[in-house]
Amino acid sequence: MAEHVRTYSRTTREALALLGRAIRLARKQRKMTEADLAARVGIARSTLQLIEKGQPRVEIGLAFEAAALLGVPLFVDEPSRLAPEVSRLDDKLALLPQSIRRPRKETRDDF
Amino acid sequence: MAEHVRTYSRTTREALALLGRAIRLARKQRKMTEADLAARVGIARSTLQLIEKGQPRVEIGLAFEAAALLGVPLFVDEPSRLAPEVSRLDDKLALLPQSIRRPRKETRDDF
DNA sequence: CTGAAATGACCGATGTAGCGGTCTCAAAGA
DNA sequence: TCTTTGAGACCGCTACATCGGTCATTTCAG
Repeated sequence: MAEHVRTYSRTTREALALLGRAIRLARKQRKMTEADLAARVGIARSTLQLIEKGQPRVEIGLAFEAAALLGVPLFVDEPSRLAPEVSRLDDKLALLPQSIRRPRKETRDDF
Repeated sequence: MAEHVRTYSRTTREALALLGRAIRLARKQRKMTEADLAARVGIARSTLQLIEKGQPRVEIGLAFEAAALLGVPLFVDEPSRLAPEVSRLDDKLALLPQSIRRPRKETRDDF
């Protein structure tokens, strides 16, 4: 019952690699060892190694936490811009129907 | 031995919220239901719900995969810019020492 | 209006990620 | 040089995330 041979798109793999590299770079620029950073984030050193390697199966919260602690930008240049951006998306979401209706499932196969 | 009451920084929480909202918005703009997108990504609907809610403990690979499938930008405007950016960081990393040496652990507490 | 469908919430089983440990190797500092 | 220590790799245990259901509620299309 293994069957966890999940595949990831190229974009996902590269985005993960980028995040991992950014974390490693920021860590070294701040002269922190793996053990240092791991302790700061509150995770095991082995887990940090997986994050820096860009492994897909780490918890997103742990990876983001490491990035945030080092000042690696997450989606926006400045953390202070995150909240407004969330609000902006909420506004756009409010304009859309809350539940999406498939227009007609047999739009094409009803002949 | 539970004690997994992990805390996350404000930045992490907001970044997760932003990613989740962006995914939900993109999904609705493309008129896809939760079940649709989950099937496409190859995950359970319940997992997608956690991702859209911005839960910290989901696998980063699954969240990125959903975003990538919808065209939600991950760190760069265009997916094609990911690889060059990774290379750029690799170059910068090559200039730094491979192992970071704490200069002197008691830089501050040696008096 | 009305009912089919989408969403939100919840749950038990099970595969697995994180932990923390060890060992080896490399490299940086004295 | 030599030796300390950061980093890479691996491993077993355990808590927990994912899965895939169910049920209730909301909501849009006809």
